[in-house]
Amino acid sequence: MKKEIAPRDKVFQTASRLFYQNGYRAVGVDTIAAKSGIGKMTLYRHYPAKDDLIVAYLKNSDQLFWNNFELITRDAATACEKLLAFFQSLQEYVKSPTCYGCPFLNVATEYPETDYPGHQVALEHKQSVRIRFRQLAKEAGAKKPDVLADQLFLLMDGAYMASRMFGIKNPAAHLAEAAQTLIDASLE
Amino acid sequence: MKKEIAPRDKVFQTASRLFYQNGYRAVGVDTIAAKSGIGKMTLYRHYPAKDDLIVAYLKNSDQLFWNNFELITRDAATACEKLLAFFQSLQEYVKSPTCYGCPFLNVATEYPETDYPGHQVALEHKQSVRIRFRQLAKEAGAKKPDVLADQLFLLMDGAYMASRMFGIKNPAAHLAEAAQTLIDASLE
DNA sequence: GTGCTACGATACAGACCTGTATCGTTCTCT
DNA sequence: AGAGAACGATACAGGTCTGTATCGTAGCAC
Repeated sequence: MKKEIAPRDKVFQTASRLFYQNGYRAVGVDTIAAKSGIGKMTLYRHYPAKDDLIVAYLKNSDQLFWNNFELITRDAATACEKLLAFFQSLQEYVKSPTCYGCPFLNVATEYPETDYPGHQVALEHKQSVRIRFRQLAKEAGAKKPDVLADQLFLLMDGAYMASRMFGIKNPAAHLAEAAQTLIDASLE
Repeated sequence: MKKEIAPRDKVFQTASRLFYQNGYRAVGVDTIAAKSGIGKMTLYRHYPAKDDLIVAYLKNSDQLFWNNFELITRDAATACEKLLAFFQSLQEYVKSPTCYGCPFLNVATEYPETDYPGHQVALEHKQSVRIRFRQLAKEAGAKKPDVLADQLFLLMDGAYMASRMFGIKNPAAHLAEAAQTLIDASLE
């Protein structure tokens, strides 16, 4: 009864890790297959093209993001506390060694063409976050919820990039405090 | 008396534009040479490796950044106004069609290894900006200048990434207002 | 004129990349 | 037991990338 991981999942996990850590263009399918310990043809049987693997990784990242978002904000009573809980969680995350920035910002940087499939998924994800922020800002009673949402959005992505640029010792140590300040200013 | 551009400069200008718009890995030396209208060997005579061209572009970008920073903040009387002037200028820039994000964030994303020459230059640049922000935050009379500086830093990079991700219609329209809020909160 | 240097154009070497083809094996289902 | 699907390994095709080598030419100093 050894725990066996299906080849498809193994490929996906390895590709996810390599894409996230090393970048999309820098990682080749040969490397993914080799590090997965599976054959190249098996990889291509499940993912007909590298782009499919990239898109699959991004869509899964989107899923994980929202699962985590729901988990993090579940116990917060108010919309204001939900936003804060998210930024506190993010602040913790970006100073952990498992953080290599944001998969969506990374893919948008490596593939700037907006019609690239990966960029599309990234755009949709970020747009969803924006909208969620707006909902919460509205619920929280912000005077200009759209403005607050976008300002928080900038903070979030700035924190992600700080992590990728600087590693663990990055300037995002006071992220949550900044979010708090912006929220407070938007309420009064 | 036709204005002649030296081949070296032509290569540099073309490479700069292509790197910034399309990314570092996506642009090959053949493309740079072809679009410059010069021979490949001429390119390699002036820049022995592609990485040299990348580093040259980044160092020049650093120079341009500080020249612009000085220009923008020159007429501001106080440190607080200098910071605000910078963020107002940045807000204008990131919504212009000539903005493709931040060359330094881009290179750090495409080459995550911190020992890569381009990543090194990017780190030094960002560190310099951080330090400059701290100086200004201190001069402005912030209670915790280091905290304010890093918070503003996150806003800046978030705005750059918003531009690269969304293009002209990005969430950085209220960047300066956010900077103002953070500064105000840090003074009182 | 005569070297000399910078240059453009082109071909090339070697590596790497994506994606395909082939073959033998192992596992599962019946 | 036997058929068929999934798999691992490997070789390969065609393209692209970085960097080098070669050749002919145009401008410039002396």
